This record gives sequence, C-alpha cells and structure tokens, in this order.
Amino acid sequence: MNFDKEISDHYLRGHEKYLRNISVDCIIFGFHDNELKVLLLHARYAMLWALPGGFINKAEHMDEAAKRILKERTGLDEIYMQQFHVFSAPERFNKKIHQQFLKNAGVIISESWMFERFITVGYSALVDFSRVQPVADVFSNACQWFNIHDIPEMMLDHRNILNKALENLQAQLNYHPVGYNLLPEKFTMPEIQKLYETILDKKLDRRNFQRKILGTGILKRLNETKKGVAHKAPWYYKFDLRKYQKALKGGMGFEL
Amino acid sequence: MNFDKEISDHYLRGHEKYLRNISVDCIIFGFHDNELKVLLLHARYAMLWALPGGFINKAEHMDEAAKRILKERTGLDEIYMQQFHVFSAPERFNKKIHQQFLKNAGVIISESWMFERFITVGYSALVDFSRVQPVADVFSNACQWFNIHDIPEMMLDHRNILNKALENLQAQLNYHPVGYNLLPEKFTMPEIQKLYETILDKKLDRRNFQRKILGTGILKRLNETKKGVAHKAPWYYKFDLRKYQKALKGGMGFEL
DNA sequence: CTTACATTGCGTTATTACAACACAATGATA
DNA sequence: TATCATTGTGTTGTAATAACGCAATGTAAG
Repeated sequence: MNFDKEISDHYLRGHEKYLRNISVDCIIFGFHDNELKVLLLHARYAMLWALPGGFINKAEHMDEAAKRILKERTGLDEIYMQQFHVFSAPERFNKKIHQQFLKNAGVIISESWMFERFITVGYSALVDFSRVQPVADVFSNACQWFNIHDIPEMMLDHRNILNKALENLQAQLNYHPVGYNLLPEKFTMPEIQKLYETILDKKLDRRNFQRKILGTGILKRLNETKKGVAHKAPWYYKFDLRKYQKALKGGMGFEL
Repeated sequence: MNFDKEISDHYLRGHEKYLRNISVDCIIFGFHDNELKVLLLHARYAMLWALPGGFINKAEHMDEAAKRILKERTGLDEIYMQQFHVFSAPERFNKKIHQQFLKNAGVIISESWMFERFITVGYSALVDFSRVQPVADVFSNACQWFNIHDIPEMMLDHRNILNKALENLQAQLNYHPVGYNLLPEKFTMPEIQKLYETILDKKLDRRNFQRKILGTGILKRLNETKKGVAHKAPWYYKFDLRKYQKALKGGMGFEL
C-alpha cells in the first residue's frame, strides 16, 4: 500500500477497524549513559514531538493494543508495561494539525473520525535501551530518544502525560522492582544505583543502597568483576528472575 | 419524556450525545453501622446487580461525567473521587441483556451503539452514608447499599471492578487520608479507627492508632465528649481541613 | 617497582519508627 | 458507693533507617 492510500484509508475507514474516541499513548523509558531517556516521535509537518500512540482494534484488549504499539516502535516483545492514567480533557484534539498534515500529504478529506475528540490511556513501559531499534510510523518522520531533563516541545497535553508517567514511576519505585527491563543482562552495583538515583532524581547513600537492594534477594552476584576500570573493580550482578517476579507482585519491603 | 421514549431515544440516538465505546463506572463507598458499604443498582429484568455507571458527553471531561453520574445516584456534590483503573477486555459487553431489557420494556431495536463493546473507566468515591438518597435510573429498579462482605451476583465483570477498587482503597490508605467524606462532621477516635479497620479488614492497636492519626495533625479535638455512652466518654474530633488537603497531596507519613 | 588514590565492600553506631503492653482516669450502671 | 468496660497517656523492647568509618582493591602516576 502506498503512502497516500494508507493515509486516506486511515482517516476515512479507520473507525471500521478501531474503537472511536479512545486512544493509547505509550511512555517508553530507557536508561543509557547514566541518564533516563524517553522515546518520542516527531509528527510530520506539525513540527512537534509526540508520544508513540495508537488505537484499539475492535476485538482487542487495550493492554494488547499498547503492546502492539510498543512493538511497532521498538521491535521489542514481552515488555513490562502498565496503564497509569486516563487523560480526558474535552479540548485534547486538534483538527488543524490533522488538516495541515493531510494537506501536506496531498490528501483531501473533509470529515474523519480522526478529527474528533480522543480520550487517551497512558501506558508506562520500561525497556532495554540497547535492544531498541526506533522506528517511525506513517504520521511521523523521526523516532528518537530524549533525555528526561531535555524534552522538546510536545503536541497537545503530551508533556503533561509524560510528567504524570514520571511521577508514577517514582512513586512505584519502593513497591516494585525496577531494572530488569532497563538494565543490560549483567550490571554492577554503581550502575543499578545510578538508575535509581536518576529516576528519583536524588542521591542515595552507596552503602545503604547496596544493603537494601541485596536484602530483597532480587539480585544474584556473578563470579566476575568489571574489567578495565580504574580503581577497585565492582562485581557484576544479574536479576534473580523468580524473586524479581515475586517482588513485582508482593512489593519490595523498603523505602529509599 | 415517557419511559419508552426515553429508552428508545437512548438506544437509537445516544451516540449523538455520548462518546462511543467508552463508559464510566463508579464504586461508591460509604460507612455505616461499623461496616463498609457499596452502592449498587439492580438492572431491570437482568436480575443482576450492577455498578452505577454512565457515559461521557461529547464535550465533557471524564471526571465531570463521573461526578454527574454520582450526583444522579446519590444527590451529593463536591465528592472526592478518582479514577483507579481501566477495564478493557473485548468480551465485556452482553448484547443479550440489552435485548432482553428492550423486549421487556416493549421496545424493538435491532441496531444500537449500546450493543457494542465498551471500555470502562473505574472511579472510586467515598461518600457520607447518612447524606445519601439512593436514586435508581431508567435502567434499574432499585438502588441500595450492600455490605462489602455480602455482595450479590453482579453483571459482567463488575465484581472484578469492585474488587480492584477495594484493593486500591486499601493501598492508598497509608498515603492519603480517608474519612472526611466517609464520616460525619464530628466523630470519636473509636469510630475513625473502626473505619480504618473495616477498610483494611484487620484489627489495629487502639493506642498506636491514636498516636499515629493524631501525629499527622489532620484531626482537631473538640471541647466536647460523646454523651449517653456507658463507660468513659471519648472526645469528639473533626478534620482540620487545611492539613487534610495537604495530606491528600503530600501523603500521611506513616504505615498501618 | 613503589606509592598514591579513587572506588568498592563490609561494618558500626546513633537515631528514629514501631509494636506490644501497662496503668490510671472516666463515668454510666448496678 | 462499688463495679467495670472503655478511654487517654505513658513505657519499653525491638526493628528499621540514616549517617558514617575503614580496610581492601587495583589502576595509574611517579
């Protein structure tokens, strides 16, 4: 299917395939260079950045839709993600942006389900930065990571959605383990600590952090230290998947 | 507008007024006789109980829709309520129940937006039991309180939604104050303790509870004790609204 | 080869939070 | 006037937490 056809088909017939007035937006967090990152799309012609989002197939669970959308943008499967909030302000739509987009795409459409108001459900995902291959969709001309402290101007209320996702991530940090999807297979204690510090945006005591995180039992120390570093080499660790899953449900039992 | 007209209008033209495929369901908690209660509707003809719910007007914020629905059932305004989860299983609709309902109402309708699948957003509300005047809607023939431990059979996944709301209420108890909407204006220490015990479904130490709840500063002791009780009369307390509001945002700072 | 030194791993201590329990005060009822 | 279930306040032992000390490590500088 060519570009124009795909676009006009989506605007004219999308409502036959998807639920109306409701969408899903994903906040995809990654961790790289000791910085928390978010994956954003650049909307064609609108000159604004947007959260990766999409719609729910008529016979599809919303969680499945979110996973599908995430897979399309990152190529990743089996990701830990969860809904965190619904955004429903009646003014959260912008017909002009769509018309501008269609005009630039050379498609003439006067009426479309896409021009209507949308309620959107925010999903938060944690992914392994190194395994992601960002892929743009038909509505966007770029897909890239942004530092959480350096977010560009965004469409509609997307900035607000992003902020709420970050708050949610911080709040959950004490009750759910974080890291399995954000860190590489093996990692050092300073690395996982830096992850926690970045999310919480505050410094933690090195020695107390180690005691607590080891106390949960979700980590297994490998018989191997990091090579090629100045000073004392730290041990490598990996997650104990069984205990990690258990902690996902039962909580961590500590506070940072 | 007569009954038949109202029904058929809703099924035939409701989609002109409301967003499609999306609904709101309210879990309305109250406290009475030292028991946690939930307000339920009895769906006409379906012989099943249901959560009070409704739809979102095309130009209405979802939070407003939830408040409107709650006001229609309880008469109450300015209620503390919040969304807690979205339920989106593709099988959560039942055309047969609607057809049975319409048949019994003497209305013949073959196609309707109401027969489609709905994604529903759960809202949790805490209300003052004594001020509620339960009112049934056109689709129901009863509206009454049920003890949380004595819930009747419910429509679709409504029981599941209710369970999730209760879990959510319990989880929030340590971080947000509860009681302003659930208790009368003035109340005693044993009364508010019983409220906490009922929600958490476990006994708490009387003396430690008092120390903690007073430690938050959200209570003000009145210069008045409860009258006409055997044994020592407990003091009356009321909420310090300023500190209560502050704690709603900033948390309570203790664990029960 | 030796030394300096930033970093790691493990340990100690003081403080705070918490649960469990004791006891006197209260005030309606017997 | 005595009884007694209940309330308000206090105490104590234990566990969790924050703050800090110090030796071991191993690269890099001298």
